[in-house]
Amino acid sequence: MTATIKDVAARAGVSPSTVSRVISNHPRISEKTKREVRLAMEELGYHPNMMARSLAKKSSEAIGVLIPSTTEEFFMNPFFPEVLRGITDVAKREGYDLLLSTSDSGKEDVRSLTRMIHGKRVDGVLLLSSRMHDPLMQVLQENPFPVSMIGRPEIPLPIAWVNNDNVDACYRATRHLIELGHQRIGFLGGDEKFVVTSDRLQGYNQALDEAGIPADRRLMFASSFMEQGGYHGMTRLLALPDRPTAVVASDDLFAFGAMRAAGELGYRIPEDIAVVGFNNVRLTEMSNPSLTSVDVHIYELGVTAANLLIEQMRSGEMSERHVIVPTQLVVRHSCGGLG
Amino acid sequence: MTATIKDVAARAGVSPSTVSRVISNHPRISEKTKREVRLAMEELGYHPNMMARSLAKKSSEAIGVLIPSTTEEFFMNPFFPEVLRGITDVAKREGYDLLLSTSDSGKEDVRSLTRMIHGKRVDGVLLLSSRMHDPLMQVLQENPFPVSMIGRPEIPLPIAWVNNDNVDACYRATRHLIELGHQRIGFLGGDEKFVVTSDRLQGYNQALDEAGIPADRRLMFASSFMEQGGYHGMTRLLALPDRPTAVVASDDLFAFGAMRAAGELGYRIPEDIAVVGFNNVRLTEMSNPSLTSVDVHIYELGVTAANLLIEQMRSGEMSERHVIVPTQLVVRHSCGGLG
DNA sequence: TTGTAGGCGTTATCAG
DNA sequence: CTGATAACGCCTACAA
Repeated sequence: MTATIKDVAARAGVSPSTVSRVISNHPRISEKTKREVRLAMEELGYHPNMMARSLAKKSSEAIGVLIPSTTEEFFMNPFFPEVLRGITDVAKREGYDLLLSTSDSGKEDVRSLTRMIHGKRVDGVLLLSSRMHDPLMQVLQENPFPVSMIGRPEIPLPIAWVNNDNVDACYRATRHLIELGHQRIGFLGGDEKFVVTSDRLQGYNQALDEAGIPADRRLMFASSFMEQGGYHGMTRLLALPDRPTAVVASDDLFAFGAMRAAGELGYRIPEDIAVVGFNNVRLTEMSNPSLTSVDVHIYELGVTAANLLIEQMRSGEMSERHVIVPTQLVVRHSCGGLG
Repeated sequence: MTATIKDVAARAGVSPSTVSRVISNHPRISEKTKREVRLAMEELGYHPNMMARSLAKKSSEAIGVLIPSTTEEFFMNPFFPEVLRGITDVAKREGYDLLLSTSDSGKEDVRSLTRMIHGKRVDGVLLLSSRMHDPLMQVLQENPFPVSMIGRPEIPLPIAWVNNDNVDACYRATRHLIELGHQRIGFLGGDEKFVVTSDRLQGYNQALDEAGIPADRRLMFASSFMEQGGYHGMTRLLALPDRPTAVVASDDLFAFGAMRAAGELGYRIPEDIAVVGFNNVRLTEMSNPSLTSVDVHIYELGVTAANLLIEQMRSGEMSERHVIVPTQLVVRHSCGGLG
């Protein structure tokens, strides 16, 4: 079958431990044997068995990526590949493999996490989003394990995370609309169970409040379906007797859906209704009109989360550092006022 | 530290092998001990160490996903999440974990593949695309190992794969344009090193040929950058003295870039220039005008590839089955003639 | 139905 | 600088 470390040892006329040392670049080993061992490895087509190595070293050199349970929508969102790109870039650079969790429902999520943690299949876990009352959080509290998450835990928890200041970001987005003269502003949010949604809603309310605009529940719409949700939400907003003249969408996909709905109903953007989105995905530049959006720097979120995690895996110490990635409003044509 | 199988055994008053049998649902084991062992596992918070299990069973219950070397563009393309969704759905159902390769350059690709294969880290490998003269193919020929690929190998090779009939698909797309009266038709293709590109180009040429339209090299444009490439390609096509009146784009992203270029230069779609794309990603419905596109059923490609792979891992026999997923042209507004 | 013993391929410790 | 030897945690004949 495939060659083992013993075969290499035999062929090179040394002991298995010596071969092992060559593999791991042990400093005190003669150039001569090093060469001979390398030759033997080459000749036999030897490759170390990672499983055996992991077992012995008690570390898998892999990091687990836990995808939130609403898999389907999550995959569809350009956010996912972009954050994954950030993660893989770091993982590659640092020599870690990536294990994607294939969980599904909420229950599965927990099982998947515990399996990863206790199963020693990975050395650390990356959480791609956080929900309200997230059962995963309890698991994390009970098991000290390298973890890093994108988004913030709903309640303070001693784990590492990266996030944007979503309250502030949405405050500024809303404020932008107010400054352009809008008074009736709608909010199209994602699933209410995500922390990010509630944070953005808070920023929205804060801006309205500060401007002395009364909150109106009928103007706030939440859905767990992105583009569809935006479409549906916008349709309802436009059907109101006192329809909004502007809309904050907590995801670009919502914004696109909203724009599509507005267009089909004969409203023009930005003349009849202004729209601002979140994430600044590539499409924002290409849509017609181009979409004003809050850049949350997805790639950087991924990179930072991965770094935060690897740091812990290397040091062996859990960290509760958190990093806030700054956001910026990228003004395009969907809100007018651009001259 | 964390509980092992021995701890459970001790606590339940049985031997480790009995515990092992309970874990793997061995048939001949009394209900009573089964209960007791389960209880002990519960109390100790026991979870099997996957590495040890893999080492002993010589199987990792994981499948490796090899992402083509042009990582960045690949991540950006909606093709990626969609095919990954198909793969994860199957993997989840069948109880396999997914290991993402983090290779990069061409050389890295090969290393990544050999590491996966020989490192016993995965039980099978999924190749997400195939290039001309692909060095991976040689590796696969030398090492019998469960493999399944999306796309077809350039030269016949005894491995399992799923593909569309890209020649025929592009033939029909081009034919569609010809039937609408177009005579000068451009082709915007992906990187020439991908087999899929050359197949589609062939279908394009075939349709032209059949219609007695002479091929014109100046009308064919290839780029490895998707949206950008489409934009650039279209710009050049429109600058020709005898510009085309229609364009076949071998990827929807190309088509979007092309449409953007046309729009900026003041051309209307479809009146001035018709466009047909490939993949039928969600955006095709939303763009303005909506994009006529060939649906290649990405999700199904992923599902099929995964099934083909798992079949081999289970049976222990390499297969060289191949499946052709049918395509269909979805006619929208970017080519006119829709009434 | 259950226990014993050896092995899966590496690494780590301790001598030499 | 190198070699035994004992883990690492689990599985699987072979016995009982």
